[in-house]
Amino acid sequence: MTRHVQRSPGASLAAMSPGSQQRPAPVVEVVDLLFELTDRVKAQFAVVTGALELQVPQARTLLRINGPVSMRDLAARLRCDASNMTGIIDGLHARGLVERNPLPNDRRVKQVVLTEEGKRLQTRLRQRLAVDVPVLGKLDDTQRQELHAILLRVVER
Amino acid sequence: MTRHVQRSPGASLAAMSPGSQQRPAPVVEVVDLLFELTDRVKAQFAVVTGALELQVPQARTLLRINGPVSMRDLAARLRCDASNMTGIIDGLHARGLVERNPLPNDRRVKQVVLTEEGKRLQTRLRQRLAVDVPVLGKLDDTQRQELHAILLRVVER
DNA sequence: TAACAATAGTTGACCTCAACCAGTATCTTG
DNA sequence: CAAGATACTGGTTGAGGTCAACTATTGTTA
Repeated sequence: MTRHVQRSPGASLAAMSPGSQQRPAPVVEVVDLLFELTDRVKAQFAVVTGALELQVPQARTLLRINGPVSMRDLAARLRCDASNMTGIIDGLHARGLVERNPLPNDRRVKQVVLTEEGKRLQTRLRQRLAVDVPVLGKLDDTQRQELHAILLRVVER
Repeated sequence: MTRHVQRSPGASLAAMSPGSQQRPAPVVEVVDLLFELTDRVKAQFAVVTGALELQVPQARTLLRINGPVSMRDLAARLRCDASNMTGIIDGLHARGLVERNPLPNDRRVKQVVLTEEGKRLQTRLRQRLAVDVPVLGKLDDTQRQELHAILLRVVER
């Protein structure tokens, strides 16, 4: 695209429908801003993970592992195809961040757990995200809480 | 249940770092929710445009055309490479939604304008988005204004 | 004015990413 | 044993985006 930014559907739709003289009806504009924000967050997310020498999918995965998880459950959490999980975990494993322990009861499943190194990196990653991602940087605690509440309401989960 | 949704970096990072007993510090969770929401909006956006037999990039483009715009400016608005514009506009043109008028002063540039049909479809698209996209459906006016304000603050433009 | 540089649009080749699908080996369960 | 689930492999596909040329036109400048 323009040569420097990746996009999502609906950025900058702020302009109004041709005839209407009513107020800016943020209907479409909210969607617009949302995508704008998401793009920036994504970009910054990539910068942060890159600085820790993690690929984006690896970082996403790392952030989801807390207790032992099967590959399948991990894939479900990340909403990606299970077949993609293997490669991601391979990468994390190669860096000594996770281990694959076969579950004793059911030796088909391999439980993924963080190593100590993995835990350390997960914590660093969280810290860097908190500092470097614009969602938080530009909002004070109150505003962030507000945004959080609204998002929760919209996403409802 | 892995195989039907497209993802973005960082969904559902809600869990806390292992050791910490402090409060849920929504730091990462906000990012998480944001991506979750964006994914849903994108998905619904695609559904709506599909119902109007528009491809997503076509719909995005349609929403940006209000006055006459050069291909280049359009590409800039959409933050995509100018080379992608051609095909998108081709599609819209084939459906009689836009026209390419060469600018008299500078015959290199082609000005894209909506036809009457194009204006009608743009309006319908806006309406459908307003109704069917979850950002608005689950929030009342006040809440939407709140979200709008916060997004504006974060995105700052 | 003739040569040169720059710009708008277009085309087409290429790359990446992730979903999708099928097949295999291993294991559990009825 | 048959059926089904887990993990892994590998191939295909499609959507996006990047990039390099090429044409036509305009602007600059020696």
